[in-house]
Amino acid sequence: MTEHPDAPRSRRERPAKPALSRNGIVATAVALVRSEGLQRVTMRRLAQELDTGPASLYVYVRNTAELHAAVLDDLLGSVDLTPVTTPGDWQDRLIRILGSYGDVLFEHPGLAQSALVARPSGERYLDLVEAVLALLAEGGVPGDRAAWALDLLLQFATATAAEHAPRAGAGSDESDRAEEWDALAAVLRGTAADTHPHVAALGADLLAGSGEERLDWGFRVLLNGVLHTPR
Amino acid sequence: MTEHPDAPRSRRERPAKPALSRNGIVATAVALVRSEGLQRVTMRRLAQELDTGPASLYVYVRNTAELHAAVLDDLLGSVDLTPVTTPGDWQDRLIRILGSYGDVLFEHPGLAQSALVARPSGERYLDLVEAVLALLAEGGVPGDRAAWALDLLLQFATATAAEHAPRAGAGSDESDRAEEWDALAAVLRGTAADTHPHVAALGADLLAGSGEERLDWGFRVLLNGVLHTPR
DNA sequence: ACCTGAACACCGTTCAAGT
DNA sequence: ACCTGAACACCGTTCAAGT
Repeated sequence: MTEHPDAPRSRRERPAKPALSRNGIVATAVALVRSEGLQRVTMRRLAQELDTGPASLYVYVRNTAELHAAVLDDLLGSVDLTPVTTPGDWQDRLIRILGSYGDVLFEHPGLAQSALVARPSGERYLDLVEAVLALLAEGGVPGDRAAWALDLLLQFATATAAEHAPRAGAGSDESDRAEEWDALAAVLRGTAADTHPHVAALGADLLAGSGEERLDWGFRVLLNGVLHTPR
Repeated sequence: MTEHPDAPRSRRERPAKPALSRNGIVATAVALVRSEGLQRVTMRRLAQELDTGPASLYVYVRNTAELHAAVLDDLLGSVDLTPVTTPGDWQDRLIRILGSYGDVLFEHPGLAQSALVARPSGERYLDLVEAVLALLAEGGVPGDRAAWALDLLLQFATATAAEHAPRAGAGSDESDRAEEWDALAAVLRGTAADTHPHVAALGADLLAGSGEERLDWGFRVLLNGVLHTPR
C-alpha cells in the first residue's frame, strides 16, 4: 500500500540480500546439498552463502540435525509415490516406492545417516509413510504388524544408503571403497577352514551380488517375514 | 640379554611413557571409549592420553574410521557366542547371539554408526560371523541365502543401535530424545484423517512397543523371511 | 526485539623439519 | 628411518553486545 516502488535504496550491491527466514535457509541448504554435497553444507558455509554469520542461522534452526532433517524432507519430494494407485502386485508396487526412496538417499548417503539418528517428520515424509501403510493394508497386513513393518522397511532402505556415506575427515572416494572391499575379500580368502569353517565354505559368496540385487532381496525377505510373523 | 636392569634413566617422570604401537593405541582408545564415550575419543584427545602429538598416531592408524573399526572389533570380544553350541531352538539361540551383539553396540551407538559405514573385519568380528553362519546352517538355510541373511541380520542390529547415537554438536541426551519423541507423537496426532487416512488410523500404534520388543520381532521377521525367500 | 561479531572450545590430517 | 611440532583448513554453538 504505502510501499515505495523502489524502496530501501540503502546498501544493496547486486543480487539484493534477501531477508532470512527458515524456508529461505532450508531452500539454500537444499540447493547447496544438490550442488556440492552434504559435507560442504555446514552452518558456517551456509551462513556464508546467505551473506551472514553462522549465529544468525540459530534464530531459525535449532541445530545441524534439525537442518539435515528439513533438507531431507524437502528432497523426499522427489520420491515417486505413484505406484500406490497403480494396478499390479502390491508387493512389487511397494518395493518400487521403497526403491525410489532409496534412490534419493543413495544420492545423499550422509542424509541417510542423519535420518537414522533423527527420523524426519515433515510433510513429505508423512506422505511416504502414508503410501507404505496404504500398500501394506492393501496386502492385508494387520495394522499392528504394519506399524512395525513400516519402520523395518524404511530403516533397511535408510541403513543401506547410509553404508555408502563417506567417512568423515580427508576426502576419500571410489578408490578408498574399492581398497576396503579388496581388504575384506583378502581377509575372507585368508580365513582358515579349521577355525572358521562356515566362513571358509562360503568364501567369496559372502560378497556376491550387486547392491541392487541385495536390496531387492532384502525387501522381499522383510515382506515375506512380516506376512509370516505375528506379534 | 645385554639389558641394563633399570635401563634408560633419561627423562622419565612417573608412570613411564610406553613406546607407541598400534596395539597400545587401540587399547588406550578402548579404555577411553569405555570411560568417557566415543565422542571424547578424538585423535587429539587420544594423542594427549598417550603423551604425544596427534601426528604420531598416523604412523600406526590410517584414519579415524580405521581406529573406530579396531576399537569396535576389540569390544566385540564381549559378545556372548556360547549359544552356538548350546541345545535348543536354533532361531532362539541365534537371536540371543545377535542380541548380545546389539547390547555391545547399544552401549556405544557411535560405534554402531561407524560400523554401518566401515564394516569391521577383525578377529572378533569374524568369530561373530562364523557363529551366525553356523546357526543359519544348522537351521538348514541354503548357503547363498545365508550369505546375504548374515548381512541383513547384522545390519538390522547395527542400524537399530546406531539410531541411538547422539547427534553431533552440543551435548544432548535423554531430554532431547524425549522431546523429539513428543514432537513426533504430536505430528501423528495432528495428522488429518482425510489426507493421511492410514497414518491417522494407526495413530499411536505407530510408536507402540519397546525397543526390545521391536528388535526381537525384527529378528524373527528376518529369519522367517529368509526361510521363505529364495534367491 | 531482533540480530550477529567475536569468541570458545574444539576438530582431522599433512608435511617439513628435526633427532 | 622414524617421529612429531606446528600449521592448514576447517568445525558447531553460545552469548554479550550492538542496532
